[in-house]
Amino acid sequence: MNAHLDLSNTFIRKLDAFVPLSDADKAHLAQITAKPRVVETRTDLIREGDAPDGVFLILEGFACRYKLRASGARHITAYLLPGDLGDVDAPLLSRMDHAIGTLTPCRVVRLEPAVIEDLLQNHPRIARALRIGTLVDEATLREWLVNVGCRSAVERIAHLLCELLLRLQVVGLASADRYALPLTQLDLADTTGLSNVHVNRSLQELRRRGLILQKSRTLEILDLPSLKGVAEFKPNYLHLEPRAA
Amino acid sequence: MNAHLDLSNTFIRKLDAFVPLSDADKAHLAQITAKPRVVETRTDLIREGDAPDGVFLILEGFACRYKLRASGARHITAYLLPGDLGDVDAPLLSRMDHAIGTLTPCRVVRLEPAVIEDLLQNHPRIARALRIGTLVDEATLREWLVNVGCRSAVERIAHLLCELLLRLQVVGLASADRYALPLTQLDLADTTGLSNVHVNRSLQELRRRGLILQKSRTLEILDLPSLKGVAEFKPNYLHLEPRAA
DNA sequence: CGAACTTTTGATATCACTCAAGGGACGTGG
DNA sequence: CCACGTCCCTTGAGTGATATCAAAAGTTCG
Repeated sequence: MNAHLDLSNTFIRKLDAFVPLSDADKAHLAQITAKPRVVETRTDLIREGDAPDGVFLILEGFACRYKLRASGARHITAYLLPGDLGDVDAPLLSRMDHAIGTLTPCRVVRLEPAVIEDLLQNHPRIARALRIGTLVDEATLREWLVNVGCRSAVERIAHLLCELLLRLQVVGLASADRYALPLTQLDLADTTGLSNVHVNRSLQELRRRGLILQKSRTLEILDLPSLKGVAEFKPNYLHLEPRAA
Repeated sequence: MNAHLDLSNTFIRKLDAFVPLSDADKAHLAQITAKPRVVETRTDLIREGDAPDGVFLILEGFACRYKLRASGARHITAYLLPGDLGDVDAPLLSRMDHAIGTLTPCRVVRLEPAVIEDLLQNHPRIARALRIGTLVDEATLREWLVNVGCRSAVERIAHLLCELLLRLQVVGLASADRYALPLTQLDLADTTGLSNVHVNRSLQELRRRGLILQKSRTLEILDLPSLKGVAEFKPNYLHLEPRAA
C-alpha cells in the first residue's frame, strides 16, 4: 500500500501543497494516474475545434496551451508543468478554443469526465485542491498578461524564470536555485511575445549581469533577489502560502 | 410574479444565454440581485491583498480587474460588463492577487459565499451556467494575452471593439452595429498594453479607414466584416453558440 | 560524420513610446 | 450666461526598444 503513496507523483505533490490530503486520497490519486502514456516532443494532445473529452494531466515533461494565428504565428498562453492538469470543467464546453501540445517528451494521463466528476463529488479535499488549482491557473494567466502588457523584454524573461523556479520547486523538480529548463528560445519567444532573436539577447543580458547561468539545458540562478528585483516578481499570484483553515 | 422575471436584469440574461433557465431559476436570481448598490466611477470594490468575501456582480456599468506595478502603471486584465460576475470560487483563496474597480458608475451586488454555495449546490442549471461563465472568462483572458502578445496596435483595438460588441449584445446593450462605450482612451491603453497616445492614433486610423465612427461615447461599427478582418477576430472563445445538450 | 535544429551575431528597419503643448467638451459656480 | 477648472482627446517632434533578415557557429543525435 505504501508503495502507492508514490512520492514521485507530481500531481499528488501539487494538490497536497494546496490542501493536505489523506493517505486514502493519495492512494486514490495514485491509482487513477497509474498508467500514463508517453507522448513525444511537439505533439498535440488536443487541437482547437476538437470536442474536449476528459482532461489531460501532465506527470512528466513540459506541455503548453497555445493558439495559432492565420499567419502561423504561435502564442503560448500557459505552461503545463509536471503535476499540472487541464481545466476540470472543460467538458462543459463543446469545442476547444485553443490547443494543448507537448514542448518536450511527456508522460500524460487522460482523466475521463466520470473520473473527474467522482473526484469533485466524492473527494472533498481533492475537489478543493482542484478548484484552487484552477484559480491559480487563472491568476497565472493574468500575471502573464501583465508581463507581456507592460514589462520590457529583460523583465519578462526574468519574471518567467522566477515563476518557473517556484512552480517546479512545488513538485520537487527545482532546488533552491536551479532547475532543468528544456524550452528552446523560440518557445520562450512565443510565450513572452518577443522575437527569438530578442529572447537570445535578453538572456545574454541576464548572464552578463551575473544573474543566471545556463549549461546544457539547466538553468542556475546566481542571484535570485536581483532576478526578482529586475522582474518585480511578487509570488502572491501562485498562492503557495499555507491557507487559513 | 412575472414582474420578478426582470428582463432588464443583465445577470439573468447572461446566464440564460449559456443555459436556458426555468422561471423559478430566474425568479430566484431576480430575488438575490434585487438590492444593488450604486458605486461611482473609479472606485475599488476590492484591492490586491484584501481577503475576498463574497463575489461581486455587476448589473450596470463597466468595471474591471486590474493590477498595479510599483511604478504606478495599471494593467487591466478583464472587463466586468453588466451581467458579469467575479470568480465564484474566489473565496477559496485567502488574498486577492488583483484588484477590482469600477470604470464608470455601476450598480453592484455583493453575493455572500453562502448564497453562491447555495446556487452551486441546489440550482443545477444556474450552477452549470456559472461554471461555463468561469471558463469563458478564462478563455477571454487567453485571447487578451494573444491580443497583446502578437497583434499590432490597430489590430488590438479592433479586436477589443469586436469582443465588446458581442458581449454587450448578449445582455441586450448593443444593437447589430452600435453600443455605448464609456471607456477613456487611457482605459483602452491600460487594457491593450499601448500608450494612450498610440490608442488615439489607432482609433483615428480605424475611423480613417471607415470602419468605425465615434460620437458622444457611442461607438458605431460601419463595416463589421472588415473590422473583424483587421483583428482576425474569431468569436469561438466566447462560446456563444448554443451547446449540444 | 552528416543532417537538423538551436543559438548567436550583425545590420537595418519600424512600430510604438515619451514628452510637451494645444484644443475640446463638460460641469460648476459666480 | 459667462468664466473657469478639469479631464480628455489630439497633434508634433524626437527617441528608443524590439522586429526582421540573413548568415555563421554551435549542439544533438542517429
